[in-house]
Amino acid sequence: MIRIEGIRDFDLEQIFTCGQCFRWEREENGSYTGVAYKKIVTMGVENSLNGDGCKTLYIENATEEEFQEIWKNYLDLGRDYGEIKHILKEKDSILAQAISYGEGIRILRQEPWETVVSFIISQNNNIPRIKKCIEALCETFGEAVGVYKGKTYYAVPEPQVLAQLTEKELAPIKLGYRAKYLIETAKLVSADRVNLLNQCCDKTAEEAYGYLTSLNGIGPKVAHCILLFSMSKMDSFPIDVWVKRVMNQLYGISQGDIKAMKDYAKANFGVYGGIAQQYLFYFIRVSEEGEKINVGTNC
DNA sequence: TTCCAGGTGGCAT
DNA sequence: ATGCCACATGGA
Repeated sequence: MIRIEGIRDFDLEQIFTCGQCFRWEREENGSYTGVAYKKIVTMGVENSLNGDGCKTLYIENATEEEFQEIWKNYLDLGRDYGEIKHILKEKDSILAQAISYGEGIRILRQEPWETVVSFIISQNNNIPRIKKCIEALCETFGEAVGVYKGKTYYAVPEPQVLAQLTEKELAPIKLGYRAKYLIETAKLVSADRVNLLNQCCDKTAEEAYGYLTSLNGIGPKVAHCILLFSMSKMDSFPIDVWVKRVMNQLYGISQGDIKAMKDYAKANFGVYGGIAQQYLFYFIRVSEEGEKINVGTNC
């Protein structure tokens, strides 16, 4: 177990339930257990003893070296979200309200392949079922990475594993029509000797977007989720049904005008468009006010 | 029963 | 370049 003091702008519940990741499980005491980079850990937060408003993050089953190499980056702890929130609040009073519901959100830096798999499955699907599909996929075809507190944990199956499967073999996972996309994309990625997917992190957002959308089952929305949630392309602004609702109900942009939404985000949220999007997404799906907006669109 | 969910590919204009 | 629409699955 390691401890990291002086943590700000950080809420595990918000980080892990805001729709960017699907595999972290809440424990009874409010900590979260999950697998990333083939490591199994439990993370929890305690209030700081010296009353400075900071928190202490603890990670069970991790070493100091693993924190420096994996988890610091994974949790985006090098970025000052306080400063970003300040900038976004100044610009936009609507967004300021959304931010107040998700003060502790951070954008993770997940593994690209896991994010590709997750968001191919996410399309035209709902979050509880996305989670079930991914978990079934990992338990059935993923490598067992270890037994932790009496439970076996599995990694997301590698591209070369999924590339070998037939649609019939994937049928028990109940991916529906997305099974075909997943197999096809796994074939493309596993056949790519230079591993363009992992190189995307070091490329421009435009180059990475071009590669991602060349894969099967990845269009504009899924590509932007991958850019944002695994490659730290913070200006990526994924537009799904919820964001459409927000942009329509709160900003008065007509429902179908995706281009106007993109333009608005670029002009007003700029390089932090993706972070702004995530506050808005969390706000509409979790808060009372967001619930009203949601209900309102159905009338 | 019908509608909906972190949409995309294919095909017709 | 833009506009439809089929595509599986399960919960409300």
